[in-house]
Amino acid sequence: MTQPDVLRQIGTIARALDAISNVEFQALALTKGQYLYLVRICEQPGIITEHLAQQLRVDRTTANRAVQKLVTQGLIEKHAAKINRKNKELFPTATGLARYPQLKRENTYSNQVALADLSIDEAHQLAALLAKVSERVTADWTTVKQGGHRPY
Amino acid sequence: MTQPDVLRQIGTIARALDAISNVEFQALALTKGQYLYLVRICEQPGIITEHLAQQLRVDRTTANRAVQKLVTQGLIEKHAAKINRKNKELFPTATGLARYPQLKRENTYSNQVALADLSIDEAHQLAALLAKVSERVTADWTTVKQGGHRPY
DNA sequence: ATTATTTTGCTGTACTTGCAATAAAAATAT
DNA sequence: ATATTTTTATTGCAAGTACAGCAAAATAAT
Repeated sequence: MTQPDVLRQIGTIARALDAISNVEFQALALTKGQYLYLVRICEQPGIITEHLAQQLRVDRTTANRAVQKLVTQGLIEKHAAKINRKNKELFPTATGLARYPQLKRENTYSNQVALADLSIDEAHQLAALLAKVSERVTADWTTVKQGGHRPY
Repeated sequence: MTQPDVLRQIGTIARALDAISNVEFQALALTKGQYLYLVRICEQPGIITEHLAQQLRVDRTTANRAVQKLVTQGLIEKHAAKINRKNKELFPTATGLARYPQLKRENTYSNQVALADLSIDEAHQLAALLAKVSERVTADWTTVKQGGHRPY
């Protein structure tokens, strides 16, 4: 009874879901990956790019460029924080916020599809197991992103 | 008792794991994503690019370019199939095959880290649940990639 | 057998991704 | 208070990703 592989499964599922979203959101004039950022900014108005990158587990510079593009497209706005002028807080514009329901609907649908063959109980088990996996993997991600080495 | 979100969890975990692998495989002179293809070609010598793309849930052209680069780097070779001259079968070179144990070791370690807080039983449950998720998501991926629309 | 369709490989173009490096503001240390 | 370190934003490269579209071989249909 050895440990089964879950890495590959997680990778393929994630790529498939991301590809689906990217294709479908072309109808909303969103290019690859943009939906990720827009959704989070709508849900957490005032968030800064750095925290967005950490949440999404994306490179800081990648997040920065994605955010810049959303600004250019008029979907979000940057406002220098009052207390901390270094921080630029991100807020959806009216246009950006108008996209949110559509993004959410698609995401909810994909989630339903993903869980279609699972009972409600199994779905909650899966979520709980993934939470544990996420914690461990995130710790290593932080280490490696900061230049640390892993022992293997 | 509603359906919990698993999409985001899966996405963040996948990005974190991919980022870790990409950073660590820089030491093997592999650039972003290359490890994915090399590992599979080592494990399934003779596979064609099209099937590789389908397995990985990656765009055909992306897989093609990744494969081309592995050839240029001398890590794999393309051979026209005897029975079907259209198909180009992929094989690792001696150099490519020599990298495999290192790739495998890293992957195994990451998998161990991911499953560190799970019992063996839970790990198998997770794998089983992911298999079900994968099946459903893949079906939609195929549909959407072929230009189909989903009802939502 | 001939035509139509599917499969596979490939290229042009446009975009995203991310490492390295810089600057500036803020937080911490002395 | 001043110096040091951390945090955040940003840009210059260099590379991956993927849609659209083409060509050739193979398969299916008639």
